[in-house]
Amino acid sequence: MQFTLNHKDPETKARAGVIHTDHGSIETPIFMPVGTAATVKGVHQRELKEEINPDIILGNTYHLYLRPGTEIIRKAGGLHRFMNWDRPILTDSGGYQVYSLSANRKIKEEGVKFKSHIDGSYHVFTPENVMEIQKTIGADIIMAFDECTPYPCDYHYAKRSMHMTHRWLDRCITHLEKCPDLYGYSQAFFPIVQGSTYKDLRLQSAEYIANSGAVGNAIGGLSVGEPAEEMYAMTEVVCSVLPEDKPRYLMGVGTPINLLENIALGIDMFDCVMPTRNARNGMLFTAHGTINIKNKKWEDDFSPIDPMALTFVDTEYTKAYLRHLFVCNEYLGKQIATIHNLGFYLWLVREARKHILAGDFRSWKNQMVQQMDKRL
RNA sequence: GGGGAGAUACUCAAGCGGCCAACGAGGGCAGACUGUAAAUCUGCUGACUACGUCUUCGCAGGUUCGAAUCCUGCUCUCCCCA
Repeated sequence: MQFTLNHKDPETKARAGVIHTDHGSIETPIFMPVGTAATVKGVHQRELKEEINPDIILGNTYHLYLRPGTEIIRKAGGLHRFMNWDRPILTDSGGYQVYSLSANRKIKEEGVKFKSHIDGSYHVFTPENVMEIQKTIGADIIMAFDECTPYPCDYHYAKRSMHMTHRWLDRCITHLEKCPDLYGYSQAFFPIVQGSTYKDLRLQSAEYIANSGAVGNAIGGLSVGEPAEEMYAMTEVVCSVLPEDKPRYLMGVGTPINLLENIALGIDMFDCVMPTRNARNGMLFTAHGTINIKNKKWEDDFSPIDPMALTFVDTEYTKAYLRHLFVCNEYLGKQIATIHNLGFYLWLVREARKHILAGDFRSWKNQMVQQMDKRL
């Protein structure tokens, strides 16, 4: 993997670049749709490639390890072949599940013991086996095994956890030397900055991560319930330390406004379930704010879903029709909303890139933030 | 014609003397969702001049301090027999 920085915005810390991988290049800033279980929920590959057209998508180690299991993915020839996606894939390590499955896991220095949410069976994730699992899954970018701390998180816990994440990082790196790329293309590794909402910890963690010499770096442990201002403050601190010539990935973020604000702080990569999950729950993102398509006010609104026509669904269907599909709980409604939202998110980051390259990113961003901060 | 069962809020459906404006489910309305245990979850859903008041449980009477719940009559629905 290689990163080329094309342009730095003189007014903000925004950057435009290109990440080169063996499965193709990724123009940054980028939003990566989440495809946890080897599928971007509700979206066919044809629509994903031709309409939404992201340069890269995500998969999840924990979920794929449980089902279908690494052996099946290995037999398929890796995740790309298994799901028929020939562009880059990034897998999350299961670090987020350490946080989200808190009721079903136990953290120790050695690793994390999980109770499967599917059949109650016990599984242990260690920095070492998570590297092996991710190598077998076959993503182009694999993530360090970390602990994503909750919010709020007391200082001492955050500090202890951060140090453990650092030790886990060392173990990941050491073990990776024994894990060859399995499928003939290279698999890059990103470490993750932790430190909760404490500036000194974030600074310390960012330095540790920067010193690991990885080809790209991630920021974790944010967007877990803290106010947006705190998130931005942490991003700013961390970006001041992380190397400029490496891509920066802010994990799990976020709302369209979060994306723009963090791009302005120097983030290059994002992922979030929000456009997909919220789509299935009836929330549409637009350049003028969010829409709850289930609301009665759309009952007889026969205007197109989105006049911006970023994907075919935007003009193919009306708001009243989409509302009808949601009210009837028809599958198609969720699919349409998902395509729309992902189309919008990808448009947003491409547009951001365009404006960074054109030199008017800051004013464009400020205007977008203002007009998106609304409920329609 | 004879016998039996039943009528409860938008729908289905509990309740069978006071704790009932009335369980529950659906529907409706609104909200949440940030490295996906999420096609999930939460709240409200008789009417108001709303921390209180008023009108409801087929209709009309009655018993009782008090009835959706007991009694009488009526109307309607369903089932069985002729």
